[in-house]
Amino acid sequence: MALPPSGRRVTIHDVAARAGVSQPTASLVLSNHPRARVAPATRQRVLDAAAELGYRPNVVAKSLASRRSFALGVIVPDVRNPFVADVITGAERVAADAGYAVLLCDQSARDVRQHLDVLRARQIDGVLLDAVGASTLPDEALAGVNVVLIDEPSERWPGIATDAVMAGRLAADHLLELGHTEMAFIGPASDVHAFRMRERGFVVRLREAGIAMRSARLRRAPATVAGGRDAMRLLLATGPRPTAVFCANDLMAIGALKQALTVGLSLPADLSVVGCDDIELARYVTPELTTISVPARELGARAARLLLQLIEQSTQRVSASRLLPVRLVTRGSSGRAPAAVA
Amino acid sequence: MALPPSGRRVTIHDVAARAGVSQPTASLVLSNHPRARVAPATRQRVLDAAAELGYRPNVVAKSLASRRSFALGVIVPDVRNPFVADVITGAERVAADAGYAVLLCDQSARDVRQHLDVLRARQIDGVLLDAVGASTLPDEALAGVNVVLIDEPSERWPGIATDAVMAGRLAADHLLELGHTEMAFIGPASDVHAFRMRERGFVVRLREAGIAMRSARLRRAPATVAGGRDAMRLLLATGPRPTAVFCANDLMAIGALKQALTVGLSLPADLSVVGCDDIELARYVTPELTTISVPARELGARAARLLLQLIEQSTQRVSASRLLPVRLVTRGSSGRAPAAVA
DNA sequence: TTGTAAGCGTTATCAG
DNA sequence: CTGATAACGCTTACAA
Repeated sequence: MALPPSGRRVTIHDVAARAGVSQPTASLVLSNHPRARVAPATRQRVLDAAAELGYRPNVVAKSLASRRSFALGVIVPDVRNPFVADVITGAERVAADAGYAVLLCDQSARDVRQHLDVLRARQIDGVLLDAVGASTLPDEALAGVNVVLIDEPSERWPGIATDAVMAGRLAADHLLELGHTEMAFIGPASDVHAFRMRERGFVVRLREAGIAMRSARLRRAPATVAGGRDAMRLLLATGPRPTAVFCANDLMAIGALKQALTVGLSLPADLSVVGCDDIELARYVTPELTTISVPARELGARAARLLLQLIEQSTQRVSASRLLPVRLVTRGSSGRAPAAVA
Repeated sequence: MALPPSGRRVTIHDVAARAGVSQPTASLVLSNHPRARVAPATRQRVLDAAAELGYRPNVVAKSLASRRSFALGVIVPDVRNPFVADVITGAERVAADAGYAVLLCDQSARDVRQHLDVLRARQIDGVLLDAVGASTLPDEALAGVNVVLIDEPSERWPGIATDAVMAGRLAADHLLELGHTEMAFIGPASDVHAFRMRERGFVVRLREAGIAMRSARLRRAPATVAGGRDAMRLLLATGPRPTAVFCANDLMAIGALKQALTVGLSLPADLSVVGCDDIELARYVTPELTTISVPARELGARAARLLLQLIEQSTQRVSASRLLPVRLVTRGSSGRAPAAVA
């Protein structure tokens, strides 16, 4: 009873016909439903027929019927940020292993709300939000979707985050140990939680050490290399020069570092620069960048796993959302504080 | 006649009921079909009803019925490669503007064949293949899908490519002008067209200038920073040192540059290094990297536009696939050949 | 254990 | 111009 699929793609109907069973039975077998009790012989016939015909299920039809798309949305500020690319890589890997596709949603293409609307229209099973300021979104924007926030702890939504406060503290500790007292911070103006916490950890630790940071030493700029460069320029133009700068991420730190070199400072003799993230690039600038290592891929992978658990309502407890640890990586851009300050 | 959608998402049925028209009529209006002739009054009633109910079309249902997913697959070797991230950004932007979603397919998650199978199962409307060696795929792997190849000219599939041969020639010209005669090339072993052409352009131009490159000066390694570093190490360990190296991409060039510095060479006095791509990072290493600028975003954007044209069978001629131009960007990593060679 | 019947939310093809 | 009626390919009760 070989139904030669004349041009048409082979559907589950064809498989059922060839196996001599009803179409729903074929479905039961092919979607290997957990509580589907089908006779071994029947099952085998169906499987054979499917193999012989080269049957490939149609995910769209499956989605419509089951109201699940087997797809995850990943909303990020910018894929070109290496840290973000790492997060995505970790998430995609986990998603792919679980049979889920990943819809890439970059804020440079659409804003977060629009992305969410689009994803909803596609019956997306879940969404990962990475550093897009979810807390600033109106509640209804996220209503009705499974969401996991990355690096942005929240009361309403589950998430996976890194120990951002600790990142700031480690940076502060490192610079304090090197004898610095004139410190500055460069961070983005945006409302991204992790950046705020890195700043807080840094400032609080300094305060604990009896060092207050003057407001002129707290600069805001876009979280890019250009932003870091500009912020450093302003920093050097205003008042007495700091001897150490902590930046909210490595991109800004690299900008700051380059700017310092450009105006003739020598690093780390005149100025120490510490970044955060430990992107690959941090090792390729000169001097190599001292930074706080943050497990980006792991972050993405865990977030994806958590999201899948949410979606599949697995009974097993969702992994306690401890903060992922960060650690100091000492390289050439930081050193002892200069003896005398201008 | 307000049908309060009790919990259920509002469907086109609800809209039709509220507007007092049949459901297919509502569909005609809401999908603003080109050749659908609906009475203005009716149309308005439908639109009002949709607005009042907050109707959002279900893309999955639409896909099943229309056999189009309104989604594009983008298969890339690695999102973490900054050049690739740029290509993706360009493509996603175009896709989003046209109402298409982008499924990210990274080779680190699955291999190309598997990605293609998955995409087909999702009734993907088209696929962008970036530097994944499409020519090595069996024909049936790409059968039945709209495909646009990026940077890999082919007889069978349309594509957008950059002038890779010219990139190699420009690098050669630049180094020849600087008086170099002892040249080397570092490139990947993989079968990626653009890389091969860059190499060919380089080698051919040298040959035209009467300079033959000895095989020991042609090193193969993975197209990463680590690969470039390793290749440079071997290069320096074997025979007389070259005075100039052209690398198939910036990542390798940066690795090569770092390795040269590590063993105490001074750049560009002892050695000139030229990369290719002009990724942002090229400006952040020290010395800054001389490289061949390749319009990555434009490449992705054009490829996406071409793919959309293919999909929508628009009668307008597909943009003649001229090679996108590349240009030399001279920075600090290249300089005059040293007077005497070891 | 298996088959029947009824959707899932659209689009598409027709009559009226 | 509009409205039945039938797909699209699959899942999920519910019967047999």
